[in-house]
Amino acid sequence: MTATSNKEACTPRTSQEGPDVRPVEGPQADEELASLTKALGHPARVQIMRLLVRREACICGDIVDELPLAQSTVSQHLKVLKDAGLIRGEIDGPRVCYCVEPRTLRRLKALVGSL
Amino acid sequence: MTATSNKEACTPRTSQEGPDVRPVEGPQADEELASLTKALGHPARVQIMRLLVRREACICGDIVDELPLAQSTVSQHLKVLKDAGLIRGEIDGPRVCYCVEPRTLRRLKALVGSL
DNA sequence: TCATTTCATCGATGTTCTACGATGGACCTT
DNA sequence: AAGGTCCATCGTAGAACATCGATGAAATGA
Repeated sequence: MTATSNKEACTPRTSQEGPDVRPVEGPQADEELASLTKALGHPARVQIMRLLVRREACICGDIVDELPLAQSTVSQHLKVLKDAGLIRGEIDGPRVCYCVEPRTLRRLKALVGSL
Repeated sequence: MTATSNKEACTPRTSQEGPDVRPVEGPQADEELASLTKALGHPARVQIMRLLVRREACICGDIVDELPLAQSTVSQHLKVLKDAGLIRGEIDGPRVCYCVEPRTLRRLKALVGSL
């Protein structure tokens, strides 16, 4: 199959976790907010997040095709988002399926909302 | 007076403006989200925003005292936030009063919320 | 087994960011 | 007028980032 998205591969196991009890203010939270916004602070990475959020499913491959950047550059951006915990990548045969990490995204929204 | 905050100098004239009609998705919105998060993507700048939001008023001077950075560096960070439209600075005699730009902050929240 | 596909990583290069001290302008206070 | 305070800007040095092409690893498929 062409497999551009996949609802099975990495359906968010974390989505029905309990509420986040971490404080939304304080030095720790500030660092976290800075780190998350920094990760998101690039047009290509925003675009990637949009792609993943819109589909509400993983995207297996084909992310490169959506962006006007070289494959290695896109891979680099995916790594930044992954290191920030905003997305997750699971190996699916020859491809890698990327999907958002709902928990971290919620955390980002909570932190921004606290401003 | 010592004047660390000032409710009069730049009370947000923009706070009772109408709702933002700009779209929260699309290429334009993506660029905007990237630009705003990039501006916020540094611990010092998050701290500055916290300072301003917490007081719900302007801070005239003294911002430097709150951060472990040189005056010129803090000024640099303030400029980044100002260029992004997240804060506003008004000259108040020898000092400059900084306060958040509620409109832009709301916009940021809306954009992040759309993810 | 061998070629192909998919992606991560490496190395190089140019750009941007972060930080500082020094300087200078604008505005009080005396 | 002189001195002091507050802050922006400049110049600079080092770190980090963004981008690309090339290479390599892992898995599939012929």
